[in-house]
Amino acid sequence: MTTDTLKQTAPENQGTSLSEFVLERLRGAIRDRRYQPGQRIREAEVAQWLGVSRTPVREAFRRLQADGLLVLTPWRGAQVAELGRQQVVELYAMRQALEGTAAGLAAEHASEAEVDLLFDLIEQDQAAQGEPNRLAEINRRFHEAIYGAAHNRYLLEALNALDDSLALLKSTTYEVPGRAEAARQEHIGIAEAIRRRDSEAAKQAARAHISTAEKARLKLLFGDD
Amino acid sequence: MTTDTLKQTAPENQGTSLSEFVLERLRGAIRDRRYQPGQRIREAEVAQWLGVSRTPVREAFRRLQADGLLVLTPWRGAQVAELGRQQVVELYAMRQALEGTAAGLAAEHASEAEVDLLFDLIEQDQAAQGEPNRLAEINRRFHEAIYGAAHNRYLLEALNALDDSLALLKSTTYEVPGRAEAARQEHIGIAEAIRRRDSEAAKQAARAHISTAEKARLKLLFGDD
DNA sequence: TTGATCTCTATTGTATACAATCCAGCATTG
DNA sequence: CAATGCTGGATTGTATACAATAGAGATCAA
Repeated sequence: MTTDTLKQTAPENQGTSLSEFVLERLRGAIRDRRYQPGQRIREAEVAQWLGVSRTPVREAFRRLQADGLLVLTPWRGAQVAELGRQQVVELYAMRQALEGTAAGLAAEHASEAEVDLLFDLIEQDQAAQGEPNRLAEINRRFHEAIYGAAHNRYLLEALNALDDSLALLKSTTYEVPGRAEAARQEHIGIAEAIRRRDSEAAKQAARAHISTAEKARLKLLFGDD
Repeated sequence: MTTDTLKQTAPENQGTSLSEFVLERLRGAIRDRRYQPGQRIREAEVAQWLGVSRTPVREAFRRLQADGLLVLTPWRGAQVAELGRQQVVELYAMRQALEGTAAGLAAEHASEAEVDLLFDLIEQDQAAQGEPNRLAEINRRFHEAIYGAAHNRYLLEALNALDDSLALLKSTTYEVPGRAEAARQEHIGIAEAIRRRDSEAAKQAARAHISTAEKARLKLLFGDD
């Protein structure tokens, strides 16, 4: 947990450009909320931070804008996107469709190894009870395993972008009592449908899973009943 | 059909920045295939073309890369993305999911005016028989009308990006004999399901529509049977 | 005091200068 | 003649200089 308040790890030019370096750093910073939603980000500040000029910073800003993580206003610069209630609802509707599709495709296309990975992760999840951060991490990897097993690069990209956007929301739904256990059961349902190669069941299970996650999230954020 | 080989319409700074201007121009040029898939695009060339410096051009490149229209290779620059067979298949799988979702949501959320617009477009389509370009344009507007009626900004963005990617493919499926008439019938089925507020039927009709479009496309591109 | 207008500074948008890298073509060599 | 290595020009990556704009605070009138 380096607070990296000072000098930054050198760009270590490994075939990639500074723009990419800045991009990944910023994405990470937004993802773990070191830059918070609504916060303004100044180009010069980031440039000094990472020891580069403004040019690669600006290019990274453009990509993050395209991903919906930054809002760029002409002459006023960048701020981290904020999600209102309506946007959260729309985001989850989208996610329900995409996760359902991914699970369905995974049931059709997953390799043996990919199915095994899903069950591995469920076991790891079991073993991490009571550790919200670890649970969240394992959950992320479970979902990414499904994305990969779908074998569709556009779907994969879209889902990753969606997950980044969801990182803009405060906290994790695992803070809701009992949510961790319920989520595990839902994961098992999805994984088993995929192992059975039952595409329709996998899709429905995934959609239901996202739907309950959405309810937990809305309750957490806006106190819905 | 201005060949605009010479000076470009001035940036006419209307509250927007040059980057945006360049972005839209490039997107348009790729969309109507003035830049063809695989073709390399040099920064200086575009800069001179539009009468700006390389800086806004580079920023536009980054956004187009994020949208999947350009491939940027470090130190080698930009080229228009090319889609192989596998990518076309994945693109259509994605589109089937998203169009299905959009039609389903439209059945739930469309206003009266939005439903009317769908039927208007079907009539215009009827009137444009035998004009492939006009048919393609009306087809595009029909689909965009559904995207809008779904009232989900993320879905809208994703579908527009997808359509841009499909513009990378040569020609239109309306060149397949009988495809125009079949497509119109399918459109009618979708629109009626939306008017009935039958979400599930709208979704299935839209998915089937994309599926037949995919078959026509694959036949056109690769001679599939 | 309050409200409006003005000015000045911080910040972004754009252009350009410079460095790093790639690649086509040539020379060299076996 | 083929293969390999070098070299110069073209092109991209990065830094910096300069222009344009917005917004905060000062100034002033009522």
